[in-house]
Amino acid sequence: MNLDQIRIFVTIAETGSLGAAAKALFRTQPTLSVALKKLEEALGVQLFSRKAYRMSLTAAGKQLLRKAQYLLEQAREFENLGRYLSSGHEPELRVAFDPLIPIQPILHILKTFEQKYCQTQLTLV
Amino acid sequence: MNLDQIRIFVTIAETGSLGAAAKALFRTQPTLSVALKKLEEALGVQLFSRKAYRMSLTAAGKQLLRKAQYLLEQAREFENLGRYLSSGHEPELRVAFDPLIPIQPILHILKTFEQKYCQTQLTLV
DNA sequence: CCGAATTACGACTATCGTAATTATC
DNA sequence: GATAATTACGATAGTCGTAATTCGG
Repeated sequence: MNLDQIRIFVTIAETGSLGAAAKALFRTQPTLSVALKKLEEALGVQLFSRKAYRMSLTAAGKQLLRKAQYLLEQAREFENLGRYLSSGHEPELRVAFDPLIPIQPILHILKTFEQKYCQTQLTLV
Repeated sequence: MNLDQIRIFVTIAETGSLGAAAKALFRTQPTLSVALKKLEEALGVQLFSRKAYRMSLTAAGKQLLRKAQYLLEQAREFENLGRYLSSGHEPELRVAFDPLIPIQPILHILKTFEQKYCQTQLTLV
């Protein structure tokens, strides 16, 4: 099992077909088909039902989809933290916004950001 | 970046040396050395300092280690859920315990379990 | 000297894409 | 007939391990 297979699984589930997922991931349909099959074999679970014309998530697939999405999110955050820490890149983040925009939701987002990336110098201009 | 590289990174950090990590992962030292280097290149961050005789985590490495450990934990949970859902395996879980044991903490654990694996039929005998 | 990390290189595995097949709408 | 999924297969790329090298205790 690897992250690429998870990404393929999630994309197929979110787009609803191999063809659409293939476009989104810049791969071909057969590639995704075998990758998905390998993931199903590795997990020992059938993620999609192929009985109908279009694929549909099985009960197990629906449950695993949630965890897969969360796993991908964590992987993205890991990579982002890596890029952020690569020295010389964006040690400070300056944020500016129009006074017309309601400030409340923005402050909440910034608060969350500061908690997550507490070593970034955040400056409001 | 893939999960195997993350696993290698974490194992080296936890064991403290390439040799120990190689034994733990049933790989060779050179294999882990190049794998680690590839991960560092992919992230653009130096995870370990090689100046001293033994490797030591850099500041960036320490931060990334936490997220890496959490990411691996999520991956494990994903695989476990997959195995659990592979039909025919443990659709029902019967739990029995001695009346002498304090029941309060056990109930809490079972509550947590039910939330996480809400499709498992949990039965107290 | 011995253990640890790095580099070089040959072998192997795995994945990708193209092409062909089957089936559904 | 057009779109979607599967299967087969050749080419490519990535990774593994062995061997050789360098450096610190």
